[in-house]
Amino acid sequence: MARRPQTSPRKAASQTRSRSTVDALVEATARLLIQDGYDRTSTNRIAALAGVSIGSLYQYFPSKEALVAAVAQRHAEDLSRVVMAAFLGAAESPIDVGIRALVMAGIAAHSVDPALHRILAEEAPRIGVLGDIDALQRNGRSLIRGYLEAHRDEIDVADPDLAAFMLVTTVEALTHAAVLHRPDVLAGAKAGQFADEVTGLVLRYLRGGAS
Amino acid sequence: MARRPQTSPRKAASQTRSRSTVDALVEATARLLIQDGYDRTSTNRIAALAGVSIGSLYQYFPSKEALVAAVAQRHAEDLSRVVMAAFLGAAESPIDVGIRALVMAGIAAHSVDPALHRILAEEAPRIGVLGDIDALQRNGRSLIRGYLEAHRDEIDVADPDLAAFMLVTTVEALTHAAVLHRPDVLAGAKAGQFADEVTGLVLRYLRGGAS
Amino acid sequence: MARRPQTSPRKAASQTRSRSTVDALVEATARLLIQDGYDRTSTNRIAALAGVSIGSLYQYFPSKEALVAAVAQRHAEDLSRVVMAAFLGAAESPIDVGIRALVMAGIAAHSVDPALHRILAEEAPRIGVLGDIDALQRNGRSLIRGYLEAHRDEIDVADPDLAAFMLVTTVEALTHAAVLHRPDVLAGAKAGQFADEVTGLVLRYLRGGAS
Amino acid sequence: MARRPQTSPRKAASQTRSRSTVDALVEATARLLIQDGYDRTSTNRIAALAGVSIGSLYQYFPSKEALVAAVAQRHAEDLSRVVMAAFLGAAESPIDVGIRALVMAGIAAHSVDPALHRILAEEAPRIGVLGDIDALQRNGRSLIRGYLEAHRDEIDVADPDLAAFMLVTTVEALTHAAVLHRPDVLAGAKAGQFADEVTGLVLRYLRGGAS
DNA sequence: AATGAATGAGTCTTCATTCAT
DNA sequence: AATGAATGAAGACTCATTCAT
Repeated sequence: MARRPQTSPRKAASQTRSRSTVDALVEATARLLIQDGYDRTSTNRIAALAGVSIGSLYQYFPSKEALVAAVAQRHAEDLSRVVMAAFLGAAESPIDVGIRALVMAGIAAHSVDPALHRILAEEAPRIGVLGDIDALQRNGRSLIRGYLEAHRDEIDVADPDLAAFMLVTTVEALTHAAVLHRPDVLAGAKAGQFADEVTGLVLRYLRGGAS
Repeated sequence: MARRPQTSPRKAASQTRSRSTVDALVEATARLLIQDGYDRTSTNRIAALAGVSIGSLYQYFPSKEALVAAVAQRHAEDLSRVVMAAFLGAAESPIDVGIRALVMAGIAAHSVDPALHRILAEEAPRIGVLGDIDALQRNGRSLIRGYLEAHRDEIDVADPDLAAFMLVTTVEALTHAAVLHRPDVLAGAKAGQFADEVTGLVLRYLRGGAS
Repeated sequence: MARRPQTSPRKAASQTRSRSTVDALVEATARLLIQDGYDRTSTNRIAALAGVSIGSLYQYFPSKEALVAAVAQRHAEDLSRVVMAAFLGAAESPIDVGIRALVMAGIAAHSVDPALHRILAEEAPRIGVLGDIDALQRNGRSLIRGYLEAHRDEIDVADPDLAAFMLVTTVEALTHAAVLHRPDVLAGAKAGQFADEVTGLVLRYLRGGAS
Repeated sequence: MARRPQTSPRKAASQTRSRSTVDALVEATARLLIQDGYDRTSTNRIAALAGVSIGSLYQYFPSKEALVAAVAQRHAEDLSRVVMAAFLGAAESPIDVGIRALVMAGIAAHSVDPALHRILAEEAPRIGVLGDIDALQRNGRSLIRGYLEAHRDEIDVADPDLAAFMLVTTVEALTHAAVLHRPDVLAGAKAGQFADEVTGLVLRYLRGGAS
């Protein structure tokens, strides 16, 4: 507890010059993180890439981990924005429309910056950065559970909690794998087909009936 | 090619004493890998944890990567054994039995050593260790595709290749997530129920019909 | 090419403090090189002797070889200065004056820092440091060949190229050996006598006639 | 004094098997010395190349330096043999024949194993190996001085000691440089011409007269 | 506010040598 | 006599962080 390096930024960075310095540092961190991984990303190289002296870096961030935390937060905000845009409108819609929106949100989310997401997801537990990313996921989960419960009469599931877990996990995995390993199924016109395929899988599961 | 550190062990370690030294080193490597990740796992700490001098470590393994490769190979063998045991008997069975066996195999596989698997999967690309783990996955994939094609008349899928991708990804993600995040659904009697739930999801998808 | 460690200094070292750090490092390297030879000279000991942390050493020099290269360059410059001072004035002089100047230049050159020169000459091929020292020698050789050709009518040699080789090798060896093994023949008044002796040997060779 | 590792072989190695083991070790040492230099030659690699266990190596030689000393001694014996063969017959001959024999002896000596000679000469001072090589040189020098004194009436030198120094140094340097840097002047028919050139240079010096 | 020189613990790895078998 | 497993000091080099300027 007492040991973990500070993880919150050092100053508010209200002035314009500071603002752009901070941005440059966060951006440089993200780039190097993607390129080289956490351990191989050195604060000296971050400072160099940001065009800032190492001294200045430590004026704004108390540690390497604080920089990564800032990157994580920025990424979480980006994700949030994208997912909300894709899903929020469908909260009232019937289940087939809602699920499709969910799938589209998944694809959109995984398209934001998969390489960065990967690194962050890997290192997050090791650092104290889970905060933002984790909160996002929990948020998503409860949103879905709420949605399922609100549409209980359209579906046939024994355990709504389990169903939410299955649904989220499945959509997450399929859109993730598609973005990373099967760019072909997302190219051009096929994107819609893929979304249909996933939506179909989920809907059949939720509607139940003879298996 | 020329650059990558040697990755194959240095000696056969025929004598009993050295055999146990090697085992201790591989085991220590696995433990530290799980605890600290690849970069933070140092050869000096591996040697210390194995109760062996650093010199001995380098007598048997030419580099840190060789140690990790040995861990990966051991893990791949463990996985292989477990999956084969769970799935192989069902290759001739009708689709509902086969899929269930597949799900059980997934659960078994993810139960072997999830933390180690995670690290290995993450770092494999960065190191040259993909070999064993990757081969295993490719193997798995083609096994499934073969199975689906052999049972084409029992199912209704437009694109068998896409179906195999969906199926593998889904089962993988669900069993993985269950093992890691929902130990409750796998405890005791519920294990069978969870397998049924997943099997149901997959079967409905494969059998198609009104969505 | 790609393998050899970097051999050029890392920073310009513009500030006064760093300038003296760099000087201390180069000086310490030279001293240890003389004392212990290349392989036994460790960067840690160089840093210690220079009164600088190992980190600082690597801030200015990317590798041990870069340090040695800096020493070699400094030595080459010293040599160059000394030789030019001793020989350059005599380029137009008749052969007996010119050869004597050459001999004096040889003595002067070998007096600069024989122990360092020896080590550098020995290790240069193993490292990539030939550059400066080698260039100097080639330079010297072609200077002499030019001189001999310009004074062709004063001498009697069948093969000017061979003569240049003989001359350079002989003067080099004699002045080297005198400096190292016979300090007595160079002490005080005798220095002139020794130069005469060598000059005589070379002149008789170049003038030919009955052997 | 007390520190220097033992430098004399450990056993007489009277038995045939031991004899060939010792030979293999010395030969392996020489090969690696040439290939890699003193510091990079490791006892483990010597043992491996000799096809002998590291334990056996230390049964015959108490240290790495003892191995090098053995190599040096063997080399000194080889040299001795060659030089004696080339020069000894000419001890009674008039000076032009004697000097030519000396020059031929120089060429022969430098042809024995220049690479090994170089390494040995470089490392000798650092180790305690000078013994054999140095003795050889002193031997040679006094031999020459004796020869010059015996033929005092054929030459015109003020200081016979200095003359011996000049002669030995010159012949040594020229034959050395020829062997190493000008293999062309020693190839085929030219070898005799080169010997003549050197002999001429030396004879004119010794005979003196107008310079 | 900014700079960048300085620090030193810690990393991977090699190698001469010993000693139980 | 021979083997080879084991040792650990030491080497080259990196990097997060501090602090005088």
